Amino acid sequence: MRRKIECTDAGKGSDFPLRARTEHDTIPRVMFYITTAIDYTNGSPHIGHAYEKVLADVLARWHRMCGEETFLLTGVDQHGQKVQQKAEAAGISPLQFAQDVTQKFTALWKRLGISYDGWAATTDPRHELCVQKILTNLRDRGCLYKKAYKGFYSVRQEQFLTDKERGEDGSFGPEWGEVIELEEENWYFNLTAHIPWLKQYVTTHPEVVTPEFRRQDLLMAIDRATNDLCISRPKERLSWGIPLPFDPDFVTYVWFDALINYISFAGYLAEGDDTLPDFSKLWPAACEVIGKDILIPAHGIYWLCMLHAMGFPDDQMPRLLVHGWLNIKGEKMSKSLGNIVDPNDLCDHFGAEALRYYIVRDTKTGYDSDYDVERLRMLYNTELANDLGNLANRSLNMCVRYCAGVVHTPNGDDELSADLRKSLAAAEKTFAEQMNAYNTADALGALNAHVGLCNAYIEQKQPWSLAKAPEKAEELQRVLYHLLESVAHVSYLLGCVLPDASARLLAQLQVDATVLTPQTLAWGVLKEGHEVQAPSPVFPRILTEEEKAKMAARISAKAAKPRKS
RNA sequence: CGCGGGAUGGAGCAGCCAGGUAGCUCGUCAGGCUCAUAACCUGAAGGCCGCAGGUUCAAAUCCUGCUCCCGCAACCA
Repeated sequence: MRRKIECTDAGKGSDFPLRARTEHDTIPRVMFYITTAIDYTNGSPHIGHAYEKVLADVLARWHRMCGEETFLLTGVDQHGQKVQQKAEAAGISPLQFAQDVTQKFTALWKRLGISYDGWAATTDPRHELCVQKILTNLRDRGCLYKKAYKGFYSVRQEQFLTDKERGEDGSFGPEWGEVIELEEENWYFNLTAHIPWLKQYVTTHPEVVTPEFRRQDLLMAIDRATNDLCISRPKERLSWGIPLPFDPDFVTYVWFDALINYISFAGYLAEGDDTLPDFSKLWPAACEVIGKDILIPAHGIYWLCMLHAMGFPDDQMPRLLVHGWLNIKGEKMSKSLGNIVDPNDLCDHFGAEALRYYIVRDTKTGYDSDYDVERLRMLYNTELANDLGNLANRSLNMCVRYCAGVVHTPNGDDELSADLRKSLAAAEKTFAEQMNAYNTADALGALNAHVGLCNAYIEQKQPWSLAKAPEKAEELQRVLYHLLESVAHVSYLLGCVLPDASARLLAQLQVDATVLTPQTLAWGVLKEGHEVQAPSPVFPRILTEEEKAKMAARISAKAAKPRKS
């Protein structure tokens, strides 16, 4: 599943901000290692899954563009009770069930262009081996112990119940079915022993969680963490998991297993296995992208404490980037509400890149956002089709029509053109700053603002008028040059969000993106005599029947009105 | 008094931390242009900035109280 990523040394030694850093972040990293949550294979992927992977992919592609050696890890969490139950219901083995669902995820990631370098499937023998090594180490270090637990147990839900599951009258509700008292032995991780360290660490390292308000949530949650973590399940009631190496009657609790993927697939304790990366180059992860639901307790508490227990020092802790949810018209997306959105449907209707653009353009990273297919359509039609796509198309077309497709770079200047160059430089600076701060929405907004300026520049310069006056040839060339240079820069930077569209635009412009980097991107990509291709629309508008009818009406109304001479 | 987020022209948002003509995108209306994917450009209408007090020369912005909505509160991306 690994693929080779070409990296360049461009940008090294420059003062370009290579990644989001705070004044506290002084850890030298060899690579930009970015991970996503691994998806639980108990059901089909929905738009929430797609959101996280697209966000991570855009960030990964951005850092690759910047010349950083980048490694994007994503995958699937295949163990656990729900998978076992669903497999039983379907009459197939848990492995078969997990693999079937996994295929749905990998097919979607392929469709969405998720450029992962490593694939973390928790049934991978390399992962299982790593988990078992870690368990053994932790036991040797005295971090694990076996204890009997007695409590109320729901046979139907197959889980122990606590006081919070009790109704107002103190009894357990009917949704739990038969509730019995059960005593069971299990293995525990001495989580509470690490809580004082965690509290101190999170308090003194603001960069550990982005955005800041999520760190505050975590700090409060740490104070509520008063129990050790049960990390085993007796095989008699759950067999679908990684066996404890020192107690074959138990399998590993699914969260404990799953969290380890971030290091197991990065090559932790895998010396000699050349199918895995060099751990010392990857770790610590520069960015672990997770949803707000799994910050507490899984990542913010369990994961950091697990690493601490394994002996990772403070400067080897990963950074967590916590994203919000896509809600459906203000409501949570859930099966019971029947408002699940299938990303495949959106790809069918609008194309994968329209979905990618919408996801990173219309969500403020870290906060919840309302999913609205009409906004997806609107953003695609306005910003991509009408603004950028049309700008590229009209600019190229004029170059072909008026200058035989050849770019000329005349000397001399005027105020409007100078302003355009300043605007482009400012847009690129903002784009880089915002991307480095994970703020994809404002990064794209900056590019779009410059595109708007280019369209206004055309109206002011009226190249079609210049083309009619032979003595204005140089002015015309200057205008087209400024437009095409702008389109080239924007198309190039857009590559981390829309790799396919970017490539097609650059092909029409005849620009080789492999020699460009964001750090060295400067005015002058197009040289005197550069030749471009005739344009072909890259973002065809997507209209509903209603919109088409409306437009036809508008056109005929205009046609009926005589044009002033 | 559990914690947090939010309430700004028809819709979605920014502005609030460091008070001083209320801004952006979409939609609507009018005009312009014709190179272009009938796209683009310009202009206009539309808001007592949730409510009530307070501080101030001046409050969307600071303070107090209140109302309403939405999350979270240890297995939902």
